Amino acid sequence: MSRTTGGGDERTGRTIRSVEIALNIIELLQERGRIGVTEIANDLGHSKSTVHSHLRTLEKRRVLVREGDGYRLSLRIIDMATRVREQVGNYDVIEREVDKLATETGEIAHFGIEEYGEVYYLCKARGSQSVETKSRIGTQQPMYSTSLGKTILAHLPPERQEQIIESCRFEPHTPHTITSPDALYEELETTIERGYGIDDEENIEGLRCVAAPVKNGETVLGAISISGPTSRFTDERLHTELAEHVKRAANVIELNTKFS
Amino acid sequence: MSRTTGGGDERTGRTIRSVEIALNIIELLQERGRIGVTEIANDLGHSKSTVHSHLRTLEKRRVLVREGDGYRLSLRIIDMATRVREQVGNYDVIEREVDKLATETGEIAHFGIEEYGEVYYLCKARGSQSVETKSRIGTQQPMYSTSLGKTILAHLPPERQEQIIESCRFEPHTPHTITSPDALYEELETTIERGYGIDDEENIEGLRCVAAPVKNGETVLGAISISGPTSRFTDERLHTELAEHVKRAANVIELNTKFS
DNA sequence: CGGGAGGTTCCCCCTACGGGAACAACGATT
DNA sequence: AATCGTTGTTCCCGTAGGGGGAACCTCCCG
Repeated sequence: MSRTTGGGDERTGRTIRSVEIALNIIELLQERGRIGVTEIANDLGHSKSTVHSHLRTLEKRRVLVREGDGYRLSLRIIDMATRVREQVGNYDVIEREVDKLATETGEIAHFGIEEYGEVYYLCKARGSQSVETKSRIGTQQPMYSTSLGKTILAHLPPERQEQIIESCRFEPHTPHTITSPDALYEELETTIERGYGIDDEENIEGLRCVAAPVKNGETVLGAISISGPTSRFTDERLHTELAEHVKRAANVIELNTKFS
Repeated sequence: MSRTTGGGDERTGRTIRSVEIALNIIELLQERGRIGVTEIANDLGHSKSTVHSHLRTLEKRRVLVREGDGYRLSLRIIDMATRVREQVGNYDVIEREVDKLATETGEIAHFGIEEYGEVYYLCKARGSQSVETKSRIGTQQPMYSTSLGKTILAHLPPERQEQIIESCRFEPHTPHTITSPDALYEELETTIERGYGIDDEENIEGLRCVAAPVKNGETVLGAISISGPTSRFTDERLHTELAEHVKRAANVIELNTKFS
C-alpha cells in the first residue's frame, strides 16, 4: 500500500482513500492500455463493485473511455498535458530553441525541469545524425547522473539542493556515475564555475551530454542539453562548440521569457 | 452539481463523490494554473480542510506540485498523455504522415479521433504557408462541422452514428454549417461515396478542409486532414490534388498499422 | 442447453470523509 | 513593534458515503 516517495520531502497527514484508489486505477490503465473490471479488481485487491463505481465516475468525468470490452484512458488527458506544458514559462520559445539546437548540431536536444527531485523531459528534438535514446517526453531521470539534472541542481537554492541530494539513492548506471554526495557537491561546484554541466557516460555508456541552465533572475526554470555518442563528442568539441551552442540557446530562452 | 454530458450515452448509477471533488480540483488547476487552498475551496464550495486533504493526496501521488504559494499540475500528466497517445494504434506512423502531409502541401494537417461524440486532435503539423488556427493538440471539435468529424462519422457503425447524431446540438458556426440531422445524413452519404470528406467553411469562415478516413478493416480509427484558406483551396485543387494527398496519407497509415 | 467468465446491481455496515472551528504562520498597514 | 487580515494547517465530531460480499444479468462457447 505504501509507495516509496523517493522525491523531495515526505508529506504526512490525512489522505483520501477513494482518490487513491481512483489514481491506482488510472495508473494501472496507463500501464496496461485497455483492461476490464475484473482484471483491475484482482490486480488492486478490491471488490468488483468498488472498481465498478470508480470506473463509472471516471467515465462520467471523461477521464476514461469504454472501448469494446474494457476501458482505456481518454484523450482528454492529452488536452490536460498540453495545458500543463503551456503553463510552464514560455513553452513556444523553449520548443523552438530545442528544435533549432537539434538541427544546428545534428544531435539530440532536450529541455528538462526539476520536480520531485528528478528531471522531467519537457521537450525533445532529434537532429539529422542523432542516436536513438529511450528518452521520451514526460519521463523522469535521476538528477545526479544527467547533465540536465546536475546543471539544474547546481543552480537551485542551497536548502532545496541539500534536500534533494539527501533523499537521493545513488545507483551506479555506468562505471562513471557519481555515487556519493561529496563527489556530487564538488561536481556542482565546477558546474557553476564553468557555466554549463556535462554528463560523461554517467547515465548511459557511450553517451555524453552538455547542458546549460535556463534562469529567470535568480531562480532556475530548467536546463537545455545536447546528447551524442562519445565518438563525436570529443573533449575539444564538447567544451567549445557544443558548450557554446547550449549556452546560446539557454540565453535566447531567458531573453524571450517573461515569467509570472 | 449535475453537468451536461453532451456526449454519447448518459451513464447512470453510483459515482464516488470524493473522486469527483478531486477531479474538480484538477480541472480548476488546469484552467487557472497556480492557485492556493482558499481559492479552490471558495470556487468549489468546499471547506478548506476538505480541499486540503485532497491536495495532500494529489501531491503525495504526484499529480500536482506545490510551487511557491500555491499548487500546479505536475509534469507527470505529460508522461501520462504520452502513454495514452502511444496506445492509439501506431502513433509514430501517424505523426510522420501528418508531418509529411503538411510539408508536401504547405498547409496545416491534423489527425483526429472520435471520443464522446466529438473529434479530438491527436496530432497537428504546420506547413510553410499554413494559416494560424486556434486548434491545439488534445482539444475537441464538433463532429458535424469539421471534415475530420464528418469523415469519421460517415464510417462509424450505424448504431453509434445515430447515437452521436441524436445527441448532437447543432450550432451554426458559420452560414454554411450543417444544422439538421437530415442534411447531415445526406452529407455522410456523399462522403462515403466520394471516399473523403470536406468542410466548406462550415466551422470557420474562410477555411476549407479535406479529410480521409483511416480504417482498420471495418472499424474507423480516425481521420487525417488538410486545412487552408478558400483562396488556395479552390474546387479544382481540393477535389484533385489535395484529396489525393490525404487519401494517400491515410492509406500509408493503414498499411503501416497493425492494431491489437 | 448448460456452464463459466465477466459485468452490473443491491444492500448492509462501518469507517473515513466533509465541514466547522480553532490554531499557526506570515505580511501588510499604521 | 503591535494589530489585524489573510492563508495554510490541524483537530475533532457525526454521518452519509463508499467498500465489500453476494446475487443477478449477459454473453460466449461448447
